[in-house]
Order: sequence, then structure tokens, then C-alpha cells
Amino acid sequence: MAKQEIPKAYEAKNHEDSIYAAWEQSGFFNPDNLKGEAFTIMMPPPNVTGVLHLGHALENTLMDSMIRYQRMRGRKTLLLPGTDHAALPTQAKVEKMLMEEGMKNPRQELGREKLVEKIRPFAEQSRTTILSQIKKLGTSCDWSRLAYTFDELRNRAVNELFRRMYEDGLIYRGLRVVNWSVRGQSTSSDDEIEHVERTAKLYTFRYGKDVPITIATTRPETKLGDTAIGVHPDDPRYASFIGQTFTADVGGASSLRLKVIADQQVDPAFGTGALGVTPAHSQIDFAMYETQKAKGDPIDLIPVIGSDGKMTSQAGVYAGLPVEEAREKFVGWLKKEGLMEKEEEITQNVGISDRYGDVIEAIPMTQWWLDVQKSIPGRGKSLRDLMREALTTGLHGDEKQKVIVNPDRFTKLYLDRVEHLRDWCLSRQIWWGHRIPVWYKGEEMVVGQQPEGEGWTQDEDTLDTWFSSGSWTFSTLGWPDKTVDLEAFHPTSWMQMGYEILYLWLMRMVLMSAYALDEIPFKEVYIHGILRDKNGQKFSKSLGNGIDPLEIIEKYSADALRFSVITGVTPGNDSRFYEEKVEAAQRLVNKLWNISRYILTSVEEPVHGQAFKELVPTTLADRWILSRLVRLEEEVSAHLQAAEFSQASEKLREFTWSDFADWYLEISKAQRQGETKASTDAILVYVLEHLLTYWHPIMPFVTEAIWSHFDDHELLMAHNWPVLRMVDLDLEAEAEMAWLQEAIGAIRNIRSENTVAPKQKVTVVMVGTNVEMHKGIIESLAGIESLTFASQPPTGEYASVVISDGQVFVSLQGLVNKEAERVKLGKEQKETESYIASLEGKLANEDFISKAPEHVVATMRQNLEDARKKLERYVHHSES
RNA sequence: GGGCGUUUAGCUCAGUUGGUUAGAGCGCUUCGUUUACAUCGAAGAUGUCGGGGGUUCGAAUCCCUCAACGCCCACCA
Repeated sequence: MAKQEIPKAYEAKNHEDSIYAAWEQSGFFNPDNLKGEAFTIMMPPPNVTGVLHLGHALENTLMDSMIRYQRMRGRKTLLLPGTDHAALPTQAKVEKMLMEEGMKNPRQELGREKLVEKIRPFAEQSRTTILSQIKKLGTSCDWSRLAYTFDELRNRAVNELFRRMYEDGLIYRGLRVVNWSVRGQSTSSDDEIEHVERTAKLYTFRYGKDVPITIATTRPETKLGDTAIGVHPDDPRYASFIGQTFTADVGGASSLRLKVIADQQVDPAFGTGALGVTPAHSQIDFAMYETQKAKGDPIDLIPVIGSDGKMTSQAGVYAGLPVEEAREKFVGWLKKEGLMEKEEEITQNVGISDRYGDVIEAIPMTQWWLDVQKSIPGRGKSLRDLMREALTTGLHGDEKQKVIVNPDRFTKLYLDRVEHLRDWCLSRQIWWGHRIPVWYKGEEMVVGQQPEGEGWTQDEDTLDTWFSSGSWTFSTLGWPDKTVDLEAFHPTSWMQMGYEILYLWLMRMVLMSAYALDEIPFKEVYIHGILRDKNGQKFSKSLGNGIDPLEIIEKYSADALRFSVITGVTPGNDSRFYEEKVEAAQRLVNKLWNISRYILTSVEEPVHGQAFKELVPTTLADRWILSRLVRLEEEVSAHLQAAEFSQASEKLREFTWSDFADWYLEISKAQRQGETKASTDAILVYVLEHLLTYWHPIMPFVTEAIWSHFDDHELLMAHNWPVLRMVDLDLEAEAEMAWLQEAIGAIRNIRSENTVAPKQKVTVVMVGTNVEMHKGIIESLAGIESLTFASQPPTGEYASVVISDGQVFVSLQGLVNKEAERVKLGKEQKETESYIASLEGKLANEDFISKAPEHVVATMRQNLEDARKKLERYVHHSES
């Protein structure tokens, strides 16, 4: 083979797109072209609300590193890509854009169909962008199975799931108090609310002069809808009032009828111990309303706040006022009437819509709900039971149907949440999303799919977006049909997600999968943290600290980006991202490139694919580097298998830069001068091709680019992961090499301390050891002119250093600072002495000898022996 | 009000079941570089592993406690 021309630096731009195209064209992204046991990852579908951010870069790196490793290990791998229509966030985003363009109320001005027609192209555009960005990151997913939560197949799955749950009595329609966003004009689930601490005013007052009970509230205006006064059943202050009804003519609004009821949930220690019960505008009060109804002692429900955030007609003279004005007016009236007893500042948590940012109002509405506690017909278990089982005993006590969470602490959070789960409000009043699959005609109602015939109208509401993403692991495989894919790839093997969607997504995937298939959605889930900026702040638009992953790829390389988001990161913990990290990673990429460049351009005929047995390790360095490679394979495999990406990449970096580049390559330069050339060349090529293979899952592009310089046309991506044998470890060579490295380091140290220029050759005498066979290595790596071995220290101007197995003397005519030498040796001697003392102490301890494992004691004894030998040399030296 | 996480070199972080004298990257200091790579090489400095207590032959690692920072949950109206 002719010598190759390889550029000095790796220019990622010239390679990445064409490499990705070659991968795609090869067909190996598609498991149909692969053999072996299935290994499946469903890509968490990015929202079509814009472009990819760094978090996606992290996720794609995690998924792709895992899938590439498994593919190379001979698994039939499927990484299925997709996107999420993200109902509310997408509609909110488009509405915001329209409003920025001058529209006041897009929903009102456009109406349902026209608004959806505005959202669709935006979503499509966003999808296209995102999909191309995923390719830029190198993600090896099967594009032939691309899915979208809002396409026809997924819609069919969603409708079918809804129908089954309805028929099982789990989905019901009911009047309940919902979380209402006035700004968004829609309900939210409990999980879509953020709690923000605020200061608020707590008002303490009586409803009227004839009402003997004082209550406290931060929302006086809602008191216009009060229908009861709640007290704790054991509270002696109010015991005599329980059951009585008082009337009050509040603020000229309406006449309230307030029944005093006893309820365990009332905290006698808060405020006055009496609670104004507003069933229409409080979850807890609504629960009391239901309890009273069940008891046969019902109280009324009076909505005084409407979906527009203004007071309703039932609020009398307050009707039409925004809540804040109503509050002010009512407070004014209370004061005027002398009913107000106290006003104080308190801090409280308010629920905020996480998308629209306004305070959530509790409003009674008829909505669709999913009951998580009801027993599923024929199964004797509720959805809650299934969700619990999946992470504890495994579904039906089957260990194989258990989801393993990494790190484990998130299991606890999940389970805690499962126990406190309330019914899930499924319906939304936005328009971008799967429409509730229910049709009405007069009194008739059909669920699942549109019935034949005229006159049917579909429910106006849409489904919570998590209803469709919850079914992602199987809707993507063709469910509800019994497809080959579903059989082959479900439950999926591995999933990764950020902890911020643990509740939103993990729980719902488990719920949906357990319900629809009686299977867990995946066997293992890896929880990652979020990427923060250099100062530990979240990346956000408002802070303006965002980093576009594509710009990073453009400036450095996709491999450097991948390496830098994955390294130094542990599951479940946040990490910081900044360009210096990418720079360091890019240096590593370039290092690998140049190692390869050196080997491929200087070895005349790189023999590709040699077997370990065919190699002829001739020198110590040969044996050593092969042993190190065996160790590397073992470690990297174990780390990747365990999803310890950071550790895997650290091991690879260490081997690449230190063992291979700094040591073996340098030694090889001498070895290639003589008769060991052929064997050295073979080993260089062997180690290189293995190293590229092991790097490939993490840095796929540069490894593939280098691989293409080998003689055949096989893609590295489709190459088998070479498994080496532990029996080929050469412990003797590793120990001997470690000593040699120490000796060379010692000589270099003396040179450096005495500022001997690297070019200046020195004369070295080594005492107390005989390693003449490695003379050449020491000479070439330590810049030595003459290396001799002696039994006695030489006389004359020498600087010396004591090493584990001997002493090194470096001649330094006129350069030695004898005093400095003495001080240095004296210091080292002291350190050795105290080290010996500590070892002797340990070894003199009977308990240690009897209780510590043998190998620990043996190592300690060996260390002591070595240290004593070393000390002798110091003593000897100071005497001479 | 509960719960969780973090605290290791100047900075960012590893440290796998407790076991040699605690590591990496970046930064810093010195010297060098026609010879794969200045996106480089060699050498070097820097740590009472947040504080205190305990268990153990042995603790960065396990237990208790305190502190600082961060996060999550919760219907004190």
C-alpha cells in the first residue's frame, strides 16, 4: 500500500456529514439487517417547539454510545427516533409568536381550525430541524421507523387506549375542581404546576355580625362562594356549633348559608381553627363537599370565579370584577362593617402554570379523568398497584418485569409519588393535540372511534400530551396490532431521561405499558441530571446563556461535544458545561487522529485484522502494551455495560494519551530502527485498530474517519467489538515496565531539576540493578549518551536519585548543587523513614495481621521490604 | 412541614462492594520542540477528602451529629 496523505489536524467538518450518510446507507441502523438478541432504546421524543439544546446533545450521546456498544457486541439493536407534538407547549409557543406579531387573542381571532393550521407548519418545520440536528450528533437511529406522537398510527393507539380504559371504567367524565390557567384557558394536571413561594396577606374576619365564628383566608373574594365553616371535630371551641347553619349577607353580594361541619382535615392550630369552606374553589374544600354529600348531609357548591378569571353572576354586586378588584372591594366592605379582625403578612406557596406562568385557579368543571385507584376488571389491581409493582417486586412478582432505576434513589421518589397519586385530569381545552375520542349525538355517546352516520359531534377537548407520550414505548412498535416489532422489541432494554420528567413521563410510561401490554416499558432507566453553565446556572432564554450544540459541533467536532457532555458526569447529578471542556476534548480527538496518522503513514503495509496469537511481542514494551490493552478492553466493556460512560471514557483517554502515545509510540520509534521493526509495526497497528473500536461508541466520527484509511471497506460501526482474554494479561511485564517508567522518570527529573537541555546527552550510572536488556529504551527516552551498570556508586560530580530497585546517578559536570542535593535526599529519606514506621506499626498490630485479608498483608510486607531497601540506599548515599 | 442531593487540588469533577503513600482534566511554574501532534513533549507545585464524634486492625468510603449550598414534594385555608 502506498504511503497515505493524512492532514495534520482532524477537520471534523470534512468528515462528519459524509460519514453519517455512509452509515445510514449501510443499512446497519436498521435492526432488520442485524442478527442477535434484540436491544432496544426508544428515543425520548424531543418537543417540536423549536430546536435542540445541549440537554438533547447529552441524551443523544448517552443513547448512541449505549446502542453502538451493543450493536458492536452483536445485538440486534434498535434505537427508534421520534418527536413529540407537545400539545400545550407548542400551542403556547405559536400563540406567543402570533401575539408578538400583533394579534391580541389568536384563539378568538382565528378559531380552532385556523389556529391549528398555523401551528402545523411551525411544528413541521421544527420537526425537520430537530431530525437533522439529531443526525449531526451522530445518533445511529433507525430512520425507517421514525415516529411522531401526533401521526396517524399514534393517534390510533391513543384512541384505542382511551377506549379500553373507558370500557374498563378507569376513564370517567366528572365534575370536579380542576387546576385552571386563566391565561392558557385550559386545565393542567397536578404535575404541570410549579409551586412558588410568595408573601400574601392573611385576613382574619367574620362573615357577618351574627356569625360567631371567625375565619382566616388569603383569598377573601372566594369567601363569597362559601357554603360551610369547617372545624376540627375535637375542637372544644366550636363543638357546640357543629351542625348549625348561619346566614350572612356578605358585602351586599348574596346571602350565604354557612353550615358548621366537622372535618379531620381542619388544622385547629392554624388561624382561628375554623375554615371557610369554598367547595368550588379549593381542592380540599371540594373534598369536604364530597364527604358531606356521601354522609347525606350535603352542602352547596357556588362557583364565584369564572373561567375568565372574573367574578361570576353568583357573586352579586361583584360580578364581572377581576379577582384582585373583587378582593379589594370585599376587604373594604369588611373593614367598613367592622368585621375585619386582623391582617398579617404570611408566606405561602402558590401554584403557577408551568407554561403560561399565571396563578392556577381552582374551578369546578366537568372533565375526563383517569382513575388510578379503581380495580381493573379481570385483574384485581388498580393502575396504582401496577405502577408500584413495576418498580418493587416486578409485575406479578416477576423479577424480569421489574424496572431497574439508576441511580436507585429515584425509585424511592417514584414510589412515594405513586402512593400519593390522585386521579389524572386528561382533558385539555387547547386545540393542538389528540382530540378526546368521544362522539355525541343527543343523549348518545360513543367512545373510541367515530361512528357511522350523520349528526355526531366530537368532544371539543384534547388529551393531555403525556397520554400519548406515555404509550411511546409500544405505540412506536405498531400497537394495538400484534406486530412483529412489538414481539421483538418490547419491553425495551434501556431508557434514559432527565430527573425533571420522572413523574411526568416515567410514571406514565409504566402505567400505560403495564395496562396495555401487562409489561414494563423498559428494563433499565438511567436518570441523568441537567447541564448548567459555568456558574452552575440553568441554561435559559431569559438569562441569555444558551449554547447551541450545533455551533459547538461546527467549531470543534461532534465527537468533542459528545466526549465533553459525558465525561466527569455521574447519573442523577447535574453537571456544568463550558467551552474549555470541549477544547480539552477536541485536543484528545486530535491526539487520537495524530497517533493514527503516525502509524498509518509510517507503517508501510498496515496488516489489518491480525489475531492476538499472530503477534510476536519481542520486547518488554510489546508485552506491556498488549497487556494494558487487554486490561483496557475488560474495563471499558464492563463500564459501558453498566452505563458508566464517564469511567469508560476516562480509561480510554488514559490509555490513549499516556500508555499508547507517551510511552509505547515513543519506545516504538527505537524499536522500529532494528530487527524488531516488523513485530513492532504489527503491534502498533493491532493496538490502534482495537483502540479505535473501543473509542467508537463515544467518538464515532473520528474513529470511523481513521478506520477508512485501512485497506478494506468495512464500516467500523458494523465491526465486532473485539473481546480480549484475561489470560493474556502479562503482570510481569506490567510490573517491570512500571519500574522502567520510574527509572526513566527519575533521570528526567534530575535533568529537569538541574536544567539540562533535552538535547544534551548525559552519562548515567545505575547501581544495584541490572536491566541491561532495556538499555536502549532508557537511553532513548531519557536522552542518555552512555548508560552503564555498576555495583558501587561512581565518584565525581553526579546527581542521584533513589528508586524502588536501585539508584540512578546522572553525571553533571559542574552543574550539581551539592547542598541542594543533600537537602533533597535528606527530605526524601525522612519521608521514607516515616513511611517505614507507619508500615511497621501496622504490621506489628496483631489484630491487623489476623483480621485483614491475606493479600493486603502481603502487599504491605512487600512495601515494607521495598521501602527498607530504598532507605538503605539513602543511608549509603549520605555516608559516601 | 417532610424528603433528597452536594461538600475531595486554584477551577470543574472522578474515586466500583472500607485495604498500598487519594486521582484526572483545566489552570499555574520551569525547561524544551526541523523528526505523528504547539490541538505538542518533559519535569514540578498545590489536599488536615466541609466540622465534630463513633464503628473498625484499617474510613474520602459505613453510622450519628452539626453547618453551608442546591433541589423535590406537601390541600395550613
